[in-house]
Formats: sequence, structure tokens, C-alpha cells
Amino acid sequence: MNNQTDKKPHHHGDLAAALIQSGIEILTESGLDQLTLRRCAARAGVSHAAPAHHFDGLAGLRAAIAQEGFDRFRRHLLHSRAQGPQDPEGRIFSLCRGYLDFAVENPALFALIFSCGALPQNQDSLNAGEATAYGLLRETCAPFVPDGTDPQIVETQVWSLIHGFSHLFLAGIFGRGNGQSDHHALFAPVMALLNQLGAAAPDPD
Amino acid sequence: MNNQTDKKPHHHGDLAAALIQSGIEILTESGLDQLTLRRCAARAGVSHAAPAHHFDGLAGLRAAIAQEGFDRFRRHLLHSRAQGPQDPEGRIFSLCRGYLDFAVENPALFALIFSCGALPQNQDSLNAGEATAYGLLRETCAPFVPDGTDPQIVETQVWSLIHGFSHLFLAGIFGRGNGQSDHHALFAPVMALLNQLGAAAPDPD
DNA sequence: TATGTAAAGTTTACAGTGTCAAATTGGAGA
DNA sequence: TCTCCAATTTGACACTGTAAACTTTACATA
Repeated sequence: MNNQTDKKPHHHGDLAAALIQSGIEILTESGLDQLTLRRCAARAGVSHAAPAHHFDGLAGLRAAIAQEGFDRFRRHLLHSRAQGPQDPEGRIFSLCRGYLDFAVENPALFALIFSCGALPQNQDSLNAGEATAYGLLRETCAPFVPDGTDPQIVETQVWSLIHGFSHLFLAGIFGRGNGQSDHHALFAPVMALLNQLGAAAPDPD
Repeated sequence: MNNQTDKKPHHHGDLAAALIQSGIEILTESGLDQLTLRRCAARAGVSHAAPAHHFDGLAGLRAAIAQEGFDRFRRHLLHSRAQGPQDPEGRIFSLCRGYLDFAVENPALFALIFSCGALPQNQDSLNAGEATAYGLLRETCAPFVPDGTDPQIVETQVWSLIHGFSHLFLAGIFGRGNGQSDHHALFAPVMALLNQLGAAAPDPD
């Protein structure tokens, strides 16, 4: 469909990629409701109707931005996981901390990524290792999966926990009411329950 | 400001409430992007500029709808919790199941409620008992809070877990890729981790 | 009853949006 | 050089939010 790589359009160098980049910048600077076809086009230096030749309307552009955002999200998680200690607990802690940090630092992009219908997740991504965010999660959760158990159980628990906290924090459920906004301090309960993961899954060592 | 209760406007019976109701219907039938000032006005049988006299623009209407939606959400949780067994585990299980069911049955309203900035949560709501959704959660979590511990720890764990699962399910992370869409089956891992709550908090009985 | 006032709703207008059809541009191959 | 064709622009249309001016209605007061 819209493979913006390895293909040089005639006039603009690579308009599709430029539009996605413009969109992410607008998202970061001005929020989700300012993400507009015409604004992206103007920022990329083309006329207002140019994006129609690369994406299927606004929905298509948003989907493309979400896909790129998801990849940046994945790289952020990868980098964050590599920062801390490399034992199973350290890796999953760093991964979750990176998850929250990305959400706090890129709230609009985070919201777009997880808005309904924008995600082209398929079955392949489950076993894709570091190639996808889900694969990254699966890798990191693997040491906590008891033998003979469906790994998706632990993955569901971990992802639900960290995603729920991140989303609720952005929504202002935690924090705003308290007048407190240090998300790392509020994060402690999530880490505590993450520790229960080991208790729930007796190590077969 | 906009107290639509106990006050009979002159022409329309209660336009503010009618607009909110119209908005929720549009949300349910056509999704979030179809929620428009003019559409709400038309559905309520007034001209397109009438809502401006009751709400502060589209953002104000959305906030009012979110507030009403949050109250319906609260009542849904209350009803769901009353359905199952009334021991602490049964109550929290039913509450979480109601949380997920509401999200699945009202995806657009659920998204609006938890979209950033639409929530007027304040400190009072924390101790409001059944009067607010957070109070409801606090009540239900109370039996799992160890003596001398901040109840917000358990509340954060439970809400993050159930909210994260619900939101990710709506986003299609679980389910769609599998071709499986029975949210109650996929829900099991959340329930399992919820059981760890008891293990994390040794009952002082 | 007559009048004034303020709220509620309508009309009109304008800038910005997505989307489509037609015209135009500019580079690649003949 | 000429032609073709994809990329882009131009122009138009319907729809949106918003603001101002205007009209209608209900109520209080004299």
C-alpha cells in the first residue's frame, strides 16, 4: 500500500514519511485535536490535498502515525529495559518504568496509539521478539511464566497493570486530585504487585 | 454555572439535560467522532447555536457528557457488584467484571470518560462511598488493605489492572489478533492476579 | 394591565476542516 | 525532443465550531 521506504516519489523526496513526521511534531506540540490533514500538509510544505495521494484520508494518516508511534514506543521500551539491572526482575521493572515514562512524555501520541481501531496488531507480532512491542513484553515476561502455562496469562497481567496505571495517570485519576504529580512515587504500588508475579508463579528452578 | 436540575428554562423543558442525552445516544450509535455540537442540537430539536447558552463550546458539552457517563458507569458498577456473592472476593470480582462489561458495551462513552482532561475528579471523591466510582472502588478494596497501610496502594493496583485490561481489550490488543473475542475468557488472568491481592495483604483476622 | 429586563433560542456570517474532481506540473522513458 | 504518467495543485462543496446581532418568551415590578 503505502511503503514510504525504498521508493523515491517524483517531486517530494518522501512525502509520506514527511507527513508522518509532521504529524508527530504537531501531536507533541499541540495535542491530538490539532492533528489535521491540512496542518500536516502545510508543515510538510505541500498543498492541502496532497496527503490524499498517500493515505486514506485523515483516518489513514492517523493510522500511519500510530504505526510509527508504536515503533518509537517499542524502541523506547528497548532502551529503557537495557538501562537497569539485567536480572528478570530488573528487566521487567525497567520495561514498565519505560512504559510509563513514554506515556508521560508523549501523552498525545500515546493516546493515538491506543485509540480504538488504530492498531494493526496481528498474530505474528506475538512471537516477533524485539521486533514489536508485544514481542518485547513477551521476552521480558518469559522468566515469570511457569512451565506448562500459557505465557499470555502473565503477559496479560503485566501489560494490563502497567497500561492501566499509565492511562489512568494521564487521565488525572491518580495525582491531580492529590496535588501530587510525581508519577514515579505513585508508581510504587504497581511495582509491588509486579513482585507478586513471582509468588504467583513458583520458580521451577 | 450550568445547573440543569431544579431549574425550568423558559422555552425548552430542560435543554441542557436533553443535549447531554442526545450526545450519549449519538456516542452509542455512531461513535466519538460523530459527537458534534450541531448534531446534538438537531437531535434535541433546537438550532445549532443553542448549546452555546448551556455549555462552554464543544469541550464543555463533552465534559458534561463525560460527567453524566461517569455517573452511569458508577451505577453500573454498583449494580454489578450487587449481583454476585457478597464476600470480599466476590464483591471485587463482580465489580471488575462490571467494569469490563461497561467498557465493552459502551466503548465510545468509556473512551470519552477517560480521555485526558475530561474528568473533574477532586479529593472529596476519594471518601465519598457509593457516591462516586472511586468511592465505590475504595469500599470494595477496603477488606484487602492491611492494617496501617495506605488504602490507595491496593486501589491503585486493582484499578490499574482492571482498567488496563479493559482499555487494551477495546484497543484490540487482546482478542482481535487471536480471532478470539470472548472477553470473559480473556479476563481470567486478571482475576488470577486479583487473587494474589489476598496473598500480598495477609489478612489480620 | 403595561413595561422593562434578562434568559433562551434563532439567524447570519466567517474561518477552518475533510474530501472530491479537474487542471497542472515535472520527471522518466521513447 | 516528445510523450506519458504519477505527483501535486487548484478549486469547489458540505460540514464543523464560534461569535455577533436579533427575536422570542417568561417573569418581576409598577
